[in-house]
Amino acid sequence: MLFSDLLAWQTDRMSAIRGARERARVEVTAAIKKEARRQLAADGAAKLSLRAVARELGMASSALYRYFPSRDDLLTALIVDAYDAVGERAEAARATPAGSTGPHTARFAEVACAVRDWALAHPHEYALIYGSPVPGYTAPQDTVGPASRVGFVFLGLVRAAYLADGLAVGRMPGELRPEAERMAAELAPDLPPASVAALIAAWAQLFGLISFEVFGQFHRVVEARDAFFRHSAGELARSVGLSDGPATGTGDTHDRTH
Amino acid sequence: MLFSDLLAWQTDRMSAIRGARERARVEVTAAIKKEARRQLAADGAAKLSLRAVARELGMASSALYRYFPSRDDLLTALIVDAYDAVGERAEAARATPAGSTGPHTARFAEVACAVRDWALAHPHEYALIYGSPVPGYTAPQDTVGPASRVGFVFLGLVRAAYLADGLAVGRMPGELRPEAERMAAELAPDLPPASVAALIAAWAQLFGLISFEVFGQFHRVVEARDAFFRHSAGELARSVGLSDGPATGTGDTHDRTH
DNA sequence: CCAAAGCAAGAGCACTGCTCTCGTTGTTGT
DNA sequence: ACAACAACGAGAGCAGTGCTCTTGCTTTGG
Repeated sequence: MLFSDLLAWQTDRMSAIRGARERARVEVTAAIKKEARRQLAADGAAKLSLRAVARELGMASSALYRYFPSRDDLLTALIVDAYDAVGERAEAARATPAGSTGPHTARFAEVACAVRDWALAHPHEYALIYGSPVPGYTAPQDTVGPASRVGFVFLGLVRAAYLADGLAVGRMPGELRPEAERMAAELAPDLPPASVAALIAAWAQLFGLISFEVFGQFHRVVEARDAFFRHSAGELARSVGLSDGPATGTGDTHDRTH
Repeated sequence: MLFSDLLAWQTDRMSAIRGARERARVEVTAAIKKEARRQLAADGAAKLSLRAVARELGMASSALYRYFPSRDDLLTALIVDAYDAVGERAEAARATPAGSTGPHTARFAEVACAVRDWALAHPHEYALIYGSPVPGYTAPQDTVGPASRVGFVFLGLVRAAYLADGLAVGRMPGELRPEAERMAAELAPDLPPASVAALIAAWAQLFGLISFEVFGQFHRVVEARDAFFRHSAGELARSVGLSDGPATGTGDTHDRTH
């Protein structure tokens, strides 16, 4: 077969459902994922069983392998869906009035809270993507795209803030400068390298806060978790250089005690 | 037969152990945990199999249940050991010259780097304790003690810095004040509540940085990871209020607090 | 219209966690 | 010293798992 034919066949396959067989395939695939997601939410990734999914769907377990070559492939599909779900939530929060107006730090916190809310509502799916990677050690290539959606939301938010009011760029040791410039060149060439590096650190730290809460590490340590997280997210936004007010007036008043 | 050959019958001088039976029990228990830890490090918690452990030790799988009532109990023992291992590393780093002298931010970073080093050297054990909680949703009571060792190291470090040079206490919204005071009352009544709250946030954020690195989230994003982490840890220390300058009191403040 | 490909179902393999029973062996009270 | 007792190891067995192979049946495309 010529490559152009293969390409045409693929594009055709993607654009429209060809026949009853293909329609059945996408329906069954969706049903499998739906039931798997239900079991995942109920008992966690460790308890997810192909046979149980097939049983619940009234089909033989061996038939399930026509749709997902292995259990890990099913989990990978769920991982992609989870990344997309939390990414969509972040993007939606960004588009919200509270996420697109007001102080930049508040917008940042708004998106952060949306991610946290999703994580608390879907702890097992969160654990699947931000907890220990349960399939192989290296994530499949399909996951890298959806995995970066949340990060890109924050990146866009910081870019908008930079273009509107600038960023308070903090200090950075010289040995980290080439790394920061490399990051900026790959992710956001129009932003100050120090801010890009700070954003990546804040990104990881944000998920540290969320993971500790979802995974129970804050048990009997943090009680007022909503307020604690919102404040921490605001501090994180400030660490990236986002300003507190509409006009750049960083009242950075650190008073020395004792 | 097979198994009793495996038991070492050397004359030992552990008079605390009552008889041969009790000695055999602690030895077998240790052997099981050792082999389990080996398999954990090799293939991860998901692949850890009681039967494989028993097989490798030359004993029947059913005999293993005399020592650990279930697979989850074995995992819990490994969790406790992992918490103790990383806690010990943190305490050791704190006792090191680099961890007990110099600027407070550098001491903080020293302990943080020690934790990170351990995590990178034992990714599966790290995932067991700071990744998704694989057994039940609530950690057994045995784990809460060892789990807090690392946190207490940072707490002691901040207390020493506070007593020597004070802390730069940042702003805190009023709605978070009662929560901060509750945290301080429970963890460190002698420290400013705002600093205790900031330390808890920094604690979670620190493990966010480590988790993202161990779990591969920094793949193709952060390259110079040593420098990146060290700098981020320093910034985290600064966010708690630790000072950059030379400490007035050279790190002889050994305050074992409990 | 017929070969080819896709599909569902069943049997089966190797493995798992866990339970039960059955001899054996070390401990302990008398 | 001896017997009752508790701890122990081994083996069989149960229910469940991921996954493969074979066997028919149905849809598809030349």
